[in-house]
Parts: sequence; C-alpha cells; structure tokens
Amino acid sequence: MDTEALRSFVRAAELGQLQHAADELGVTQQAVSKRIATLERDLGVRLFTRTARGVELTLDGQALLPHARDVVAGVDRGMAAIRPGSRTLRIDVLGLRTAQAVVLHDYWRSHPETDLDVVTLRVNDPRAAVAAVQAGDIDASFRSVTDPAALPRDVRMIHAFDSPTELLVGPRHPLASARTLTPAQLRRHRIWVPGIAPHSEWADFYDQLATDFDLRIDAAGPNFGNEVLLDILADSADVATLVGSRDRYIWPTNHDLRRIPIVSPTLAYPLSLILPRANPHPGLRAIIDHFASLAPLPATTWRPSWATTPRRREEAVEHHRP
Amino acid sequence: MDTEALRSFVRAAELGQLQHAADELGVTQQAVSKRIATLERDLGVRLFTRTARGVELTLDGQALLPHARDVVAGVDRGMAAIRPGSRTLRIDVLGLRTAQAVVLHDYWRSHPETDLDVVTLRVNDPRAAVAAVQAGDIDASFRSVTDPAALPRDVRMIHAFDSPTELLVGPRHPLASARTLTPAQLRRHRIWVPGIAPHSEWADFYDQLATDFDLRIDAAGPNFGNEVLLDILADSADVATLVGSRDRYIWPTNHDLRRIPIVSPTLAYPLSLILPRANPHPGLRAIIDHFASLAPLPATTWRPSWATTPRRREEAVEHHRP
DNA sequence: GCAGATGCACAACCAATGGTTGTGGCTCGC
DNA sequence: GCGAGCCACAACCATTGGTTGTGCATCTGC
Repeated sequence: MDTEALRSFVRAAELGQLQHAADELGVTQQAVSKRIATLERDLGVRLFTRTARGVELTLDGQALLPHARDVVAGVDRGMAAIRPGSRTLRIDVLGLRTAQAVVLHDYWRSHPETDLDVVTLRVNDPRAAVAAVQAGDIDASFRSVTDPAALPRDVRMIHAFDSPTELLVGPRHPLASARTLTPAQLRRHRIWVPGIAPHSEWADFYDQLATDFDLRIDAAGPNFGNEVLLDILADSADVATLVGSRDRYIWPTNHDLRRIPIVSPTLAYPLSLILPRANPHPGLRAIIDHFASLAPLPATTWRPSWATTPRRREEAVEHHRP
Repeated sequence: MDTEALRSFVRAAELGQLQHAADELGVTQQAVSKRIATLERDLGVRLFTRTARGVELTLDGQALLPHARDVVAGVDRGMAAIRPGSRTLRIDVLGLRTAQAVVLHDYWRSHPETDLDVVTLRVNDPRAAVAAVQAGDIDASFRSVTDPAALPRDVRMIHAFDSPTELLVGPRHPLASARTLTPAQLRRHRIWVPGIAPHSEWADFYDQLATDFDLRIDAAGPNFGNEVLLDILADSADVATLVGSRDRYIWPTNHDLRRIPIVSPTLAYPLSLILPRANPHPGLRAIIDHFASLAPLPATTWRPSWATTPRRREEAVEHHRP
C-alpha cells in the first residue's frame, strides 16, 4: 500500500473533492482518482460514493479514515525523525532499561505530545557520543566523560540526576534478608559486575567505590547477558551485584531475587548529559527541568570524584570520604 | 513511500537479517535489500550498517523504527477495520458530538485497547440503520425506531442510556438567569429546534413533549448549521432551544449562552442501540455494560411513550403524565 | 591459511505500476 | 437546455518492483 495514496484519501475525504486534493498534492485529478481506485481495488471495498459535487465517504471509508490519518501522521513523524538537521529531539541512552531511559519515558508519558526519539550508540566509548553530539547526529547523550578537560569546546556536560544504587542478591545470600545495608556491611562480600569495559564510566565508578569503601568489586569476565547473571545470582550463596534503583530490568519473578537499598551513605551513580554548548535542541530545556522534579537524595550521599568537581558554584556538592 | 517497504524494514531491524525478513514476508532476499535501499534513497539516510552477520540499525534507523512500527500497525488496523466480516467493532452514531459519541469516546478512553470505529450513516432514516445492521455493514447503531413492531426478527433494539435535556438560551432571554427550570415554566416560551426531519425519532420526541407539557416547540425551518443557530440564540430575547446535557458541541464561549437543566420532571431523551439478535459483535458486551455505570436519572423523569414500552419486566419504567 | 558457508549487493530482465494528456458522461444550477 | 464542474476511462510511457543469476566480503572450522 502506498502512503501517498492514503494521504490522497485523507485529503479527499476532508476536502470532499478529488480535484481539490489533487491541487493540494500537486498532481492531476486523474492521478488522485487512480490512487483511490487502486486503494479500493486492493482493499476490496468502496471508499467513496461519487456524487456530482464531489465524493462522500462510505461506511468503510469512514472506518478507514482515522487509521489512514494515523498512518500519514506516522509517516510524517518518521520523516521528521530522520530529516538532516532534524527538529525531532534525539537522545542517546546506554540501554532501554536503564534509569536514563526510564526517566525519559516518565517524562514522555507526562508530555506525550513531545516528539522524542530514543536511540543507543552501539559503541561504548563516550568519545563517540561526544563526537555524535558534535556532529549533530544526536541532540544529547546520557554519558559521562570522567575527565571533563577532554571535552571539546563546543560540547558541554551537565549533571542530569543521581541514580541510587541497590544490592541485588539471591535468596541464599547471607545479606538476603536485610531491609537496608550500609557500604560497610558490604565489605568482604563478593560483588560481581560483569561486562564492564576498562576505562568506561562504570569502571571508574566501581574503582572509586572499591577504593573508598574497601569493597571487593569484581568487574572481570565477559557479560553473557542478564539472563545468565540472574541465574548465577539466584543460585549463589556468595555473589551479589549492584543495580540502580531506577533501572527497570524486568527481573524474572521466579528467580526470587532481592533488591536491597544501600544507605548511610547512599551510593549515587551520577547521570550526566552531554549536549552542544551552542543552540541545543529547544526540547531539551523541558527535559532538563524535569530532572529537577525527581525525588532528591539524602544529604549523606556518596558520589564519585568526577561528579563532585564544581562546575558552577551553586552546583558544588560535598565529597564524602569515610 | 511503500508500507510493505516499511514492514520489511521493521522486520529486518527486529530479526537482524534481511534474509530472515525476506523468508517471513515471502519474497527474495534481494527484494528486501532493494526495498531497504529504496527507503534509504528516498529518505536520504542510511538505515542499516551492513555487517557480515546481518544488518544493524544506524542512529537514523533507530529513530525511524518506532514510527515505522506505528505506520505498519496503522495499516494493519486499517485493513482490519474494513475487512468484510470485520472483527473491528463498528458503531453508527447520529453525529460525532452527540451524547452517543461522547459516551463511546469515554468508554474508549478507559479501554484504549478496544478496536472501535465510529461511523455515521449519511441518511436519517432509522430503517436504513436497521438494514445496515442486518447486512452486517455496521455492528450496532445508536438509533431508535419508534415503532418496535417494525423491527425485523433478526434485529433487536435495547435501551442504552438516557440523555437529560437542557434549555439553551442567550443572555437576553427572560429565563436566562434561572438555575433550573421545570417543564411548566417553559410553557408559552418559543422553543426552536430547526432541521428536524418529519417522522424522525427527534420529531416524535418533540411531538410528545409538546403534547404532554403543552409546549410551543417549533421544529419548522431548515437547519443552517450550528453556527447560525447559536448566533440567533445569542441575539434573541425570545428564542430558546433544547440540547442534551451530555452533548459536547463546542459552544463558542463568546456567545455567552447558558445551559439550564430541566427538572421535576427531568426530560430524558432515551438512546437506543440496534444490534443483531444473533451473534452480536463480542466487543459490544463491554460497551453495553459501560452504559449501566453512567449516573442514573432521578425518579421523576419523563420519557417518551416508546421508551416506556416494557421490553423485559425488570426494564419497565414509569410513564409520567402530568 | 584455506575452503565452505553465510549474508548482502549488483546486473539483467520483465510484468505491473503510476503518472501524464485527452475525452466522455453525469449532475446541478441558471 | 446548456454550460460548468467533477469524476472515470483510454492510451501512452517512464519508472518501479519483483524475479533469477552472480559477485564480493566476512566469519567459521579444519
């Protein structure tokens, strides 16, 4: 089925005349007539009743019309989404079930009129994200560069929001029945976070965490996927992992895993947003404002060093070192 | 743009290989390759990066994907909406801003997964609606046949819900400042309801209303459209009209018109639903149940005679005659 | 390192499509 | 009853969109 035929159908239905639709679409009246006829032949129904003063929708035509409108609108949005120098807001996230994507989805649900495309760069290198922002391939990226000095001049990184960390353990783990945990209680327990690329923002985060709280964080080993990780956790009496409290991985219920918040201090993973310094996409403003409306974290919150480097004075945060 | 090309794009993106998408769609791999290439040429962007093990979405491809899914789903819904012997529920209403359509819209908003098409037969004759239900062109019709004996055997009419009547007047009308009105107070005031076809259900309703309460209801004259009616009402000191309280005509605010409920008795316009006696559309059940959840009318409610004919004993209602 | 398998792209070919111009038939209004 | 307006049909032609056959690149297994 041709979307231009559907567009002709919609306009003809709205204008009541094939002639007017043809004028508007820049083709001859005969072309529109043929398009409609082809639609009718393909669908096996009559869409219009022809009168002397134009056309009028049949019942089938009325039933089709809203769906045809949907299709045409979808095509238009699709075109807008990939138009070079697009005005559709395009944001890069690390994954579709991360806290970043969840918060974006929450925003979109409360502002469903927002034209927003969520994409994922298939490379883990934050420099690729910076380059993509620079090139205009994406309007913003939920990534962190741990060395802000490495940022080019025309790109900046701002703090988006913090994601508190929780411990994820199986039922046989000695900490499984705790309501909350402090970082000190995690000492000597093995924490496994597989699939962390060296020098990635996650590697830096876990490195600092291990150093500051004397933890056993084991980032070695390839990531065989979440299914495998969950299976291992569920069966193990001594392996745990860390997850963000806002992450919405669909933990299979039959694994009987537990999420235990970590407090005193809360361990905050800071989410940053990389965006162009000049002329950022106008839709970004409202999304950044939305971050401020998220529940704030307690005063006793630990953050990695690169999140505590003051960018503006009023944004400076305490750096906790136990 | 071809919707089959978009469908190929969606499946190829989901399956990661043009070959698999081609198998599924029943065409050759080359055809899918060509479709994607055409899409890319038309859109001016690259949608996939080709790898040795298949294809992977580019950023532009990721941005397009959800919209392409929308389009494909819209096409599928459109096809379902007009399939002969369709399983998409199709209901006929008298107009899109009538109480019938408003109640249907309310139902749909609370059950957005319902596939529902709302159409309007362009003829005012209820017999045409009966015939359309009989022929299966529509699954149900919000119409009334005032003589139930005229219904064919394989079609039945049930009571849907009642729509209370309100008086609509301009600011200079003597009744303009009333909070509520009784039918007796309307006596000797001119009530103008233009565009009522003789022997239609509305004509019957106003006839009985005029007789039972001794009202001056003037149904003569053509209907020049709501705009004209509203203009006349707004300017006139002696013309009023009747509207249903659930009707949602967008009354222009600058007309300063007033809606005044009529009570003691409430004047109920009964909405009926005509549907096949055998094998009604399965989606109808939930909608009919929905009617029961609407706010009930007070005990002192007037209804036209044809709405008080007992259909089943428990559905019998009092017939008020002042 | 090499052979085979796998997966996408290009070429050649052909039926079908979708646009054009020209024309005819129908209904409405004067 | 005649002209205006609108849609459908016919003839024509460039383009499309499918096919089969083939080529090229990459990954896999020995």
